[in-house]
Amino acid sequence: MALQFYNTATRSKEPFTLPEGVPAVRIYCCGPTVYHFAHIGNLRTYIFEDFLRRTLEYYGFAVNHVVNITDVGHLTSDGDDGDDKMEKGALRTGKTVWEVADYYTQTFMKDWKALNIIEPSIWCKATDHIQQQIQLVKTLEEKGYTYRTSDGIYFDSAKFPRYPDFAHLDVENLQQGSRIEMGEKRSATDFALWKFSPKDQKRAMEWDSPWGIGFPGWHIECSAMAMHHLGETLDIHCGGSDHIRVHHTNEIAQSECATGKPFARFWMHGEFLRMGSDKMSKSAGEFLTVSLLQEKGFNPLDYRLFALTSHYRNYLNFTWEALENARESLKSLHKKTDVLIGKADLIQSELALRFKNEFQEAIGDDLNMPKALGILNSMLKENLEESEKAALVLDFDRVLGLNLGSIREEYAPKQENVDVFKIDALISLRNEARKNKNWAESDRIRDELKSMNITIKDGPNGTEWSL
RNA sequence: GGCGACGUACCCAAGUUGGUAAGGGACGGCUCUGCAAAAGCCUUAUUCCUCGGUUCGAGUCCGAGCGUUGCCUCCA
Repeated sequence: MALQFYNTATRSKEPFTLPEGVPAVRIYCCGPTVYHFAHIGNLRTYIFEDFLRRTLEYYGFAVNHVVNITDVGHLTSDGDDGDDKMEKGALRTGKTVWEVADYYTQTFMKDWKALNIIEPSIWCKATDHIQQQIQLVKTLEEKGYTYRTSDGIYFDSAKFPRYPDFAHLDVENLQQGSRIEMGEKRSATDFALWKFSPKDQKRAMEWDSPWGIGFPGWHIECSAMAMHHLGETLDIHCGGSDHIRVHHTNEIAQSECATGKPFARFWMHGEFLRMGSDKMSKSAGEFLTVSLLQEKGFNPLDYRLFALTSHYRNYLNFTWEALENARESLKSLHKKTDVLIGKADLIQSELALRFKNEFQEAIGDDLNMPKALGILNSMLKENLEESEKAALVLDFDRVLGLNLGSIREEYAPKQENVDVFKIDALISLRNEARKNKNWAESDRIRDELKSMNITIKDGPNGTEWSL
């Protein structure tokens, strides 16, 4: 029952343990840049990190989980010609950059809640840690890892020979095919630690520093905040797979040069959600958000279950059909578990303990959630005492986070102009016809309701309708 | 150009050190119902992109090919 995770640093699965004397797992997860809504692809990564956290807790570890909110507008390129994402967001919405950051931070946290992602121990904002970032750059400068150009202070990657190792970079060929603008950089892999504000204009966000007025570079915030809140070495550092080559490589370089210690023991990366050929993903402003799914009648947890059906290191293809699958799947899961609510008791039979054990092994094997789901389903089919089933459902749901311990919340598609009065009238007309065995009339009324998108079902307690 | 990932039934997807294809959804069938819907039950791949090789035995290892796709620029 050894807990093991795939470590990007070694490209292999390794047993996870905590070093002597460390009371809680120190996890840092790269969070969002709050200049726009998070789309469900972004959210997939946070769901993966949530499984990770819950799995660690299931295994009895205390967890110190830090997630950053990037509210500094970094430029979109290394030169001076890129746009600032935050300022772009401000322009788009007609708000100040601070309002933009605040607004999208709030909606982001709402999404977390809707997806039943456990809040991190600490949310940290980049703008609240400018001094720590400046301090880190100063340390790097003192140790001789930096150089100055006309537009900023840069990290000299040539001084860190291990630079290419983490991402298996082929630095020679990187330059050949890159689209990186060199500017005054000495090497394509050098990166800005501190950027100067343009002399002729005032930026919406800028700070004083030993090098003049400006703003922090792209990567420094994560190193500064992670070390500020968790210490110089982390146990696990997570992010999306796109971070491996640039962001995390640079974080390692600057952090390890500053401290002389390993920055993180484990690196874990979530793979992307794909949108297939669906156009809506790419076209600006049309990407899929949690609230859009809700408008279409999905419970956010339907999406959580969808994310649960594939392994975090594999691509997941998003299609509406697949989401509907997940919704049906969650519904039928609830059918089986809702009747168990309140019946939980001890897990003690040999069979029940075996299920618990299998479940624990699945999640502990690099978060094999699809397998864990399969175990839940098999368990529900098995001939077990209801009290044990109920207990196992609650136990598993500590990790799955599907709220199987409470009744499912339905999300009806948004539909204006539903005339409840008329529907009720039609239904009683139909029931009158049925009483008289006038089947033709009752079927006609049902068709009429159907044309209004109303589905009815005749149950023992009368007729129910739904959209 | 460099570095990767993936290709398992209609759809999503698991498959640990090679041993004879989890699970979910849809479909279909049955039960129930005036008929539907709902509910319950059952069923669904001699086969894992192709071709070779290793092996008593390969989805699982090796080689080649085909296809899809990501990163290398802010990006989860």
